[in-house]
Amino acid sequence: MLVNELSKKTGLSIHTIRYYENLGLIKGFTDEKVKSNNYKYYDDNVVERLEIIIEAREVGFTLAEIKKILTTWFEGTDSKPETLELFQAKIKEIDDKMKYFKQTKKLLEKVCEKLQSND
Amino acid sequence: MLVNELSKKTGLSIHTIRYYENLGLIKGFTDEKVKSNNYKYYDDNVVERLEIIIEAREVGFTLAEIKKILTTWFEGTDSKPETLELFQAKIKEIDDKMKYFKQTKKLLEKVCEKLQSND
DNA sequence: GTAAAGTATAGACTGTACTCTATGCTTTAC
DNA sequence: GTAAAGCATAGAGTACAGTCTATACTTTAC
Repeated sequence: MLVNELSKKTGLSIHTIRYYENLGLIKGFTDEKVKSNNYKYYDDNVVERLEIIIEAREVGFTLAEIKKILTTWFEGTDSKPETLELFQAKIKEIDDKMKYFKQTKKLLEKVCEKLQSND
Repeated sequence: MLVNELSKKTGLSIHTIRYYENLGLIKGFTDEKVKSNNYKYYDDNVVERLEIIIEAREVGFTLAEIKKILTTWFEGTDSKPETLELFQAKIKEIDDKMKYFKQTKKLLEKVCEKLQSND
């Protein structure tokens, strides 16, 4: 598929997709047989990668961190012990954040109650 | 307490504290009796506010959103129905994010397994 | 065969949240 | 009483993650 279709499938803007491609988070390929243009084609694995990026982004990972995760997961390289440590630290970070989430949710619920009782 | 002590108690830098004060997230008061300087004093409720800010920030709320939460919670003003709706939407957002967190955690755990089995 | 829509690249611009620097005054320690 | 440390304000600088604009070429639709 071309960038337009990829954009529609993932909900990301074409600009953002190109930005991610420039950062090396995804990669399209140009059809060697077509020489009149250099349009890039993307397959379904790119959709999958972008969905993972969206998830991880929501969780607060930086794009640099996400790149590392994708590289390890899909390319299987980068298997140094530091990478393992990085990811284990990230799992701990997620657990910590979950705690914050529960606290903030509680606070927000209290704020809502307060707002409703004041009416 | 002065800004230095506040910084130590919360772990935020003095710069960040002043930045938050400029945005109106917290407020110190100057001692009317002391006229030689305009040093700002902060009481324990400021520590509490900053701890809430840190929590909410971790959860991904913008400082503008956090300001709204604090205003509603502490000053009790701003009790329009839109505010209630905003917070209810935010609670839903947190629930959604929790889902992403669980998925990303699973992915990271798989990545870690992969890394360990490859050794 | 021409206008509209799509694609690519490069670079400028924006918003958020800091973070740092410069300047100047005040307090504290020796 | 002087040097070092602390405080305040203003404004510049940085990092991240987009987002937009300009330019130019290509494809598609009529």
